[in-house]
Amino acid sequence: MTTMKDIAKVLGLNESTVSRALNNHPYVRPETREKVMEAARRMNYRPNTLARSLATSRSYVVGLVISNIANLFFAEVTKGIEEVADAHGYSVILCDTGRNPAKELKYLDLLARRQVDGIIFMSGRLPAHVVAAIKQQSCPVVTISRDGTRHGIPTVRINNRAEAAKATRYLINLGHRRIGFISGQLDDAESGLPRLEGYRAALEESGIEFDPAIVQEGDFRMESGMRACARIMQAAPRPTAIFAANDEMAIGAMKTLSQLGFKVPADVAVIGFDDTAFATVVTPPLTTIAQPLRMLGTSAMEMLLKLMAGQRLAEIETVLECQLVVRASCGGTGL
Amino acid sequence: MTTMKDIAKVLGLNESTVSRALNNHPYVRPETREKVMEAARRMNYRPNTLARSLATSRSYVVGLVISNIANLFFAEVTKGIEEVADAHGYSVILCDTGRNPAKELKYLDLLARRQVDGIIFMSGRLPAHVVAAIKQQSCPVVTISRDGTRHGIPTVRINNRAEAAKATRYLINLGHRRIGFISGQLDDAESGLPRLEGYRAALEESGIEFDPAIVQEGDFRMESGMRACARIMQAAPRPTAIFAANDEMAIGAMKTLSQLGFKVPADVAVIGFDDTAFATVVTPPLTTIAQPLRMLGTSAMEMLLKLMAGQRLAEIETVLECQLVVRASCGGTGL
DNA sequence: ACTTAGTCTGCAAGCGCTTGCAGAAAGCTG
DNA sequence: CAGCTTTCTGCAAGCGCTTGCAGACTAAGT
Repeated sequence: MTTMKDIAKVLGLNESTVSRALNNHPYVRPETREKVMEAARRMNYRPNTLARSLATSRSYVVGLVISNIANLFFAEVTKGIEEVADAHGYSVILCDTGRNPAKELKYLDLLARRQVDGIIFMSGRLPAHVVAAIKQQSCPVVTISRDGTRHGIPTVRINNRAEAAKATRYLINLGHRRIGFISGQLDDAESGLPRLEGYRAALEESGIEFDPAIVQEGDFRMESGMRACARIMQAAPRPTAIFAANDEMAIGAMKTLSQLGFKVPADVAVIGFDDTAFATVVTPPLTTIAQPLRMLGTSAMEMLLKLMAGQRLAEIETVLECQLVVRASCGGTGL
Repeated sequence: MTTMKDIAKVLGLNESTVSRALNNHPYVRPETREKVMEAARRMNYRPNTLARSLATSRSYVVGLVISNIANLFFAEVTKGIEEVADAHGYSVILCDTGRNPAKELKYLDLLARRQVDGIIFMSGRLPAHVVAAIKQQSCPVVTISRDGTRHGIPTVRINNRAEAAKATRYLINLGHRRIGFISGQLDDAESGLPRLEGYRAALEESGIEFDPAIVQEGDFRMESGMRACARIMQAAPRPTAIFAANDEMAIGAMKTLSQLGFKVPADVAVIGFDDTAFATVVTPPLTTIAQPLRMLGTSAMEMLLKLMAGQRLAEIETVLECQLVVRASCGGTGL
């Protein structure tokens, strides 16, 4: 590998001049700069980022701590992050925790050792010890869809409560009065619980009474949606619509409905939440609340860029709006 | 940040002794080692990986160059890679090219500057200039599902031809004689073309004549599967089964079939290829050739580990076996 | 002609760590 | 106890780059 020293030696210059030439320092004579550039090209010079980082204390690397890259939801967000990171000269180190809290801590430590300039955290809850680990990082950290804000950690998220209400209201406006709900884990204060609250709030708004018999807890996975739906359909009177707290459970519900001989949307309307790629693949295509997945990533990375540049954030939290995407699973197009 | 020098100063030792103590060098007195460890803990010492890498010329970072992380296929492979990388102390830098050839080259260069110890390349074709860029890397490179082998680049892949034949044979054994095929891009010599060849080979084996009217080219995306299927179903006699070169196109085909009023599998059996998460989500669940996605990743990473350790590979290429996963889209369970 | 400001380059130290070499101390052997 | 090996620690150089400082030289202002 050729180094700056090599170039300097060949040209009879000092290493520091070479450095300045290569880095567009103003005070370097145009012809020496050109000579240096030319030599660099000719000698196939590639700057050693490690050395540079060591000298400047800027690595231009960010860490991404994520639950599961094989999950469409996270993969999509990751795409957004990588995109703007790259556009600004940053590389991203991928840390997949598999929801293992021990790994979350381990990765946080690892990233610190690797001298990353910033971290995006999107894995698991934020128990005290994780918050502590985040706080003691010497680089900025932003969380996505986590309750970071209450701990003073910059966050980008959606308003789960409001968006769930939006979905419910859509069904109500379609004429449904008996609406089942399949929730996520209710001990999940970030997306599980608030979506249920939004559902309840929308019902209340319209004077529809809440019936626990047609709300069932799931775990955001398809199978749990199937089971929950089966329980819900035993209630009398049966619901004419089902709102699932994410697409996978909605799809599970559709499967169960079809097994039970119900047609979607003719007999039962189904609406989901997230708008991952699954929503378009299933038949009928799923009407759903579209989280701006990609934008969750880009916004978080942009936030991080500001922080890494030493700027203060105008708002510690960015709340993104979701879009109701009407496909076929609820029939009519609504209002 | 506390450094080794700090620890050394506090304990009245030399930096080098601290280094050796921390790195389990044999020649260091147990009590000094213990003192160092204790001080490191107390002072909250975190080794600076960058500095270490600079001194040792080992970064313990690998680069992953990939087409699109938001694609389930790649995401799943990535998961496998990250898993074994982490287990061996390596971090992975994610490089999403979006199939942009310019970005492929850019990332290859970037990774070299970042002094990665190895690269896994899984993006686009391998035209001469990319091969050249790979060859001139000073670290080992392995490709996944690319025709790297012919250029002497270590590769892990599946036997697309044989696996496609397996799928076709399955349909034949189910009694189908009129089998449509939706191919990938035929200029894709790695997975597009060979799957068609496998299809043809299996037909020939059974003395079924190849009918171009019922094989249509797609581009591996759902919409292309829909269009291709529509064309295929115009042929007379109509096929009783369709083999699509990947799951997404198979699902597209199922959509079209259902629009045309055909039942799957009663009227037309459908089989896919890949076994991404889509296959289980769709109704009926898709029978498909399951690529060992995760293992493609783990094998590639293991291969890379060997190379990075300076070992020679017994085989420059690893060919993984696929599994036929029988679900409902072809009806019967076969033989 | 003389200061002053501005442009260009080199020197040297430093980023935080590793490692070969050498010397000191301790443990063996005969 | 001389001589040898083994264990332990320090010294110093080095990984490849950046950057403050100072000196040299040029251009300009009075």
